[in-house]
Amino acid sequence: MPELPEVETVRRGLVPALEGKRIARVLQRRAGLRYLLPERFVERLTGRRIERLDRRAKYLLLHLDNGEVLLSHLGMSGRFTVMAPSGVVRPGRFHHPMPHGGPGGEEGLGLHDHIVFDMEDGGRVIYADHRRFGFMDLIAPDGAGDEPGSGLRANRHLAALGPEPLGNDFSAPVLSARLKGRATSIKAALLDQRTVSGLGNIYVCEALFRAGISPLRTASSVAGPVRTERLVRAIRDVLTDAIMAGGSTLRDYARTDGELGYFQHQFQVYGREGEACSRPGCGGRVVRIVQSNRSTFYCPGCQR
DNA sequence: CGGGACTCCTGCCAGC
DNA sequence: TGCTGGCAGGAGTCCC
Repeated sequence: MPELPEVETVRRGLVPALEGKRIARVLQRRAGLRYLLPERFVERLTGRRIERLDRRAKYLLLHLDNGEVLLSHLGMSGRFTVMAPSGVVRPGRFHHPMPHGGPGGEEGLGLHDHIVFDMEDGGRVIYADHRRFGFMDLIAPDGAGDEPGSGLRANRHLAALGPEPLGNDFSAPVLSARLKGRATSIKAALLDQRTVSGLGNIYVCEALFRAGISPLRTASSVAGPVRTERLVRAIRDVLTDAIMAGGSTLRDYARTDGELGYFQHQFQVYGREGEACSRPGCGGRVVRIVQSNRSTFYCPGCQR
C-alpha cells in the first residue's frame, strides 16, 4: 500500500479538489470495502463542506463542516483519482479515459470504482480499491454521544497510533522508550504502528539500511542512544526524500492526477535482491529474507 | 501480555 | 499459449 509518503502525496493532490468545497452527491457502489461502510454514509456526506484535509500516519482525515470526520485508509490498493471541474479530464494512467456523465453519472466508472464524490463545483473524485483492503469511517465530533470510542482522539483506528515520524513528538528518547524491553525484531517493531506510525515494509527496509542497522536485531538491542538517534534521522530523511519524489509507484499506487511517484528509483535495498550494496566501499550484496511472513531486504555487509 | 501466524481480496508475473 | 503458485506497499484477529 501506500505508506506515509504516498498518503501525503495523495492528500496534497486532493486538497485543490476537496478543501473548501461542498459535496453535492455521493455514489456508493457497494456496501463495504474491508468493512461495511458506516450507517447512512451517503446521507451524512451529502451537502457537507470539506473544511480541511489532514493526514495522520497512513490515514486521510476529511474534516466536515458539521464536525464529523471522514477517515480513509487506502489499504494496499486504494486510490483516489481527481477529475477537474472544467470538464477537461486528466485521465488516470490506467482508467477513466472518458469524461464523466455529469453529477451522479455512472458512465465510465470501472468495476473497482467503489465511491464517487461529485463536488458542487463540478469536480469529481473517485475512490477505487480493487483488493478492498482499504476502508472508510465517519467519526462523530468530539463530545457528541457518549459511547466510548466516539470522537477523533478516541477512534479505534487512531487511538493507539505511535508518534508521527515527521512531527515534533518523534525523537530518539521517544523511540528508545518504545523499543526498550521488546524481544521482537526491529523490523517488526517498526512495522507496528504503535511504535511509530506511517512506516510500511518499504520504508522500514530503507530506513534500516540508511541507519546501518540489521533488521534481525531485537528491538531492545537498538534502544540505546546512538542507534535510536541514527534511526530517527534515517526515518525522517527517507520519508522526506520520498515525499519530495511524489512517493513510490510499484503496482497500484498512483497520484491523484494519474502521474507516478518516482521514489522507487531511489530504493537502495527494497526489491534489489542480489544487487551490489550501494554504500561506497561496502562490497556486499542485498539479500531478501522473510520476517513475520513479509519480505525484508537488507545488506548483511553494512547493516549490523 | 507480547509476539507470530493467519486472514481478508484481486491482479500480476514467472515458471512450467 | 495457458494454467498455477507465489507474491504484493496493511492491519485486525486469534492463538500460544
